[in-house]
Amino acid sequence: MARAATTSDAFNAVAEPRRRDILNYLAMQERSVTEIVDAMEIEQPSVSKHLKVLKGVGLVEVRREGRQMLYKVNAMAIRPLHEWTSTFERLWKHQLLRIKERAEYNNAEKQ
Amino acid sequence: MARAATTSDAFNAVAEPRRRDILNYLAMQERSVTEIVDAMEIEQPSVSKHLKVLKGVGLVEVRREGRQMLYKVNAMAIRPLHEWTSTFERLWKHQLLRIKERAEYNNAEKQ
DNA sequence: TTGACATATTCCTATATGGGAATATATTGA
DNA sequence: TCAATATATTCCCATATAGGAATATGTCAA
Repeated sequence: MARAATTSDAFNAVAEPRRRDILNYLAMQERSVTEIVDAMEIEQPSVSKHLKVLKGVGLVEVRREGRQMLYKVNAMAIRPLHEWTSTFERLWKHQLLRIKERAEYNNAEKQ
Repeated sequence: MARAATTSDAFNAVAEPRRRDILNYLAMQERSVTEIVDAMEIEQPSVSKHLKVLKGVGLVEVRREGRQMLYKVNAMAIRPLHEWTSTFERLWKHQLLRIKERAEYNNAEKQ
């Protein structure tokens, strides 16, 4: 078997840095393809392909307005990623606390 | 250019569902390779390969104990994912609020 | 030293990728 | 209808997979 398709889920879709760039840009507001092309430094066909992947997993939504296609983020589709990472939050907070405690201990010892 | 390597960053590493499974399992506690193999339903060589990828991006840490290799999660490496997704939290909360408002409006109209 | 156990590596292959280049499709205005 | 604008698709290719199979490496205990 090969790697899972980029369109198989949001995890695979956002693994590509340029697609995250596009999502970041769209987080501000709805944008046309040309606006995205101008903002990022990617060729138009590449942007269209990335948008197709993002749309395929529901990370963006589109509507036509004249000749333009206006894309916007569907933030709900990012929630599963957020929730998965959140299950580890307790762990890294604990880790940070221990680092802090050790620093304080070392500081106290010096005096 | 092809797809970025699975070892290029945490985003690419966790795109693979089995690697997320392994991380979920390790979240509870440090585990040997054999324990992971028994818990998941993956062949041992595959587990070792996945662990290599996870280690390559700092998502797990290893120590040897006798013949066993004990792996544990390095939760700090998951933080960048959490933080990236958090930038969209405002958006989906807003989205949920609008859904709720619409539901309440429709309810009121029925009466 | 040898055998058993634990883990890692190598070789193989089908598969999907992302970008570049060229082209196709869709919409508008004249 | 035609030209211009906006976007999408197709074809090409080098590349890196994930899993299966086989094998190598490392460590212990006797």
